[in-house]
Amino acid sequence: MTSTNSVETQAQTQFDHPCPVRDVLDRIGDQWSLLILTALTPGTLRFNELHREIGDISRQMLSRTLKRLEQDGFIERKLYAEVPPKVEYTLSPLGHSFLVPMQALIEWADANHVQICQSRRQHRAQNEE
Amino acid sequence: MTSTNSVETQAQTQFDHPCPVRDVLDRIGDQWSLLILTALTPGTLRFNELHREIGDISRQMLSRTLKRLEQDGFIERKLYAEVPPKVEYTLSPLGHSFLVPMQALIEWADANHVQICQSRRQHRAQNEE
DNA sequence: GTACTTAGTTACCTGGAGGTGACCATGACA
DNA sequence: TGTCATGGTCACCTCCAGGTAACTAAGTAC
Repeated sequence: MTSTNSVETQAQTQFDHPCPVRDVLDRIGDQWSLLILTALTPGTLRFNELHREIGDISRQMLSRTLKRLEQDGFIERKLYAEVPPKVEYTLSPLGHSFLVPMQALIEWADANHVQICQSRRQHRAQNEE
Repeated sequence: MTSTNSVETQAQTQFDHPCPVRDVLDRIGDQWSLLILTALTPGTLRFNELHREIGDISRQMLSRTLKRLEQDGFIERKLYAEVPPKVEYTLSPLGHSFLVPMQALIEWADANHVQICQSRRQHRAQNEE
């Protein structure tokens, strides 16, 4: 984990990333990736449509995140040779399959969020007295 | 999302966090939380045992992360009135239940990591030429 | 000629995650 | 007397995710 750059590079070319879960979570655990994927679940969207849909993302982060998601194979990008440019983003089969286990996690979060918040309130109350 | 501090505070006291999934992912999506939870799956561990188990975490981050996980109710902390101090960390029922949907995600990651890495390599190759 | 559109890119800035090393109190042991 | 172990905390530093604002190229409408 704590490694020099050369070792890091070597490890990445050999195994790309030592721990699959950590790798996936690193990508998906950011502020926007999951939001973008779920926004694309109903179907194809263009860049500005995504931008409007998500609302509070900057165009820079949208661009960056889309690029990473495309590189990792979660989404597909189709560029039309028109002016003004038209670009369509679609979930790939990999992206769809990812949302299946993710859905279970989303349901867990919905079901247990109240309990988590209660727990937080309790601990806050204990620290305040 | 983009909000002043006062509005943020108000929202948190009212609903604690607007989006459950985002809230959970914010906590669990960091570098260490999931690693700690899985390290605790087999059973109770003490602070330094966890530190040794995970290996490359700093004591400060271990302490901080454990505190957050305890506040959110994922783990339980038991302090023994001994000298030198003895503290035991255990997965709570909530923590255990969380690992169920998480397990599905871990399996997905294991199964599809190769494909993700291939996709990355392809895109890297395309950009290099 | 001027403004609008699309899909980005670029430079610059900030906050927070995470690391490092020193420090604390207490008792056991040599 | 000093050293070790435990479970932390504190001050300080670095790096990067993410935001903002300005800019681009080409066509269309006024």
